[in-house]
Amino acid sequence: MINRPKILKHILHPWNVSPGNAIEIQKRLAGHISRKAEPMCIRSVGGMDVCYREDSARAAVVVMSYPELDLLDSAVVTESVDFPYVPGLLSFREGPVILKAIDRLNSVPDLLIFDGHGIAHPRRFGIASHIGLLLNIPSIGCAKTRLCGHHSDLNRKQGSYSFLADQGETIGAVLRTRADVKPLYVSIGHRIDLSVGIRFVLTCCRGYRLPETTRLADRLARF
DNA sequence: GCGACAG
DNA sequence: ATCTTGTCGC
Repeated sequence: MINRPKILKHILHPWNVSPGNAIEIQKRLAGHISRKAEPMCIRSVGGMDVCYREDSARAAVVVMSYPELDLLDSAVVTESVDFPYVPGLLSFREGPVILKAIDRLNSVPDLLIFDGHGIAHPRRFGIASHIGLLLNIPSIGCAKTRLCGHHSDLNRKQGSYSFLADQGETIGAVLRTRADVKPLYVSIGHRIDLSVGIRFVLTCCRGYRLPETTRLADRLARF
């Protein structure tokens, strides 16, 4: 049974654009992001990561059952990259190869967990929001470091968190996924709300700092 | 002008 | 992210 994701054709855009053009695209598409939870049954979660070597980028995407977290499917794609890394424009560098990898899956996950921010972004349109919107799949941003926003200190015990705020609005949460280690920056990607996203991330971490999907994808993408 | 800056 | 040197814990 093949069930490939369908990219939203009406909002598809070119990727080989100038940084200034990319910013305009982000501002336009940010208005399409839904920050609300939807009645949904999550039976599988997807995760992805990208590794680089010289001019090549390799994306790995995995699909795991939820909540068991057994591997169901995976895909790896390697191709050259042109767009440079620019803080705030990560999706224009990693988006193309990630979409190709997802397109090779035999089943579409019910939820996508990204290695990067969702709306915890200067224009509220990080890579988790961008790809989640194009594929119309609920998504969560899970970044290891901060891009923007501020927060108060949090306890060192697992599960504690504090909200990440920027320009007067809550854009995410800083979550202690494992006691006494650096917290994770969790934010809404698309079609989910923050509290639900936090719960999903916690149940995907199994005692580690990062979600199992991210850990496995990183392993598969390694050169 | 200066500091900050996902991967 | 990747590279690289040194240190620490299991």
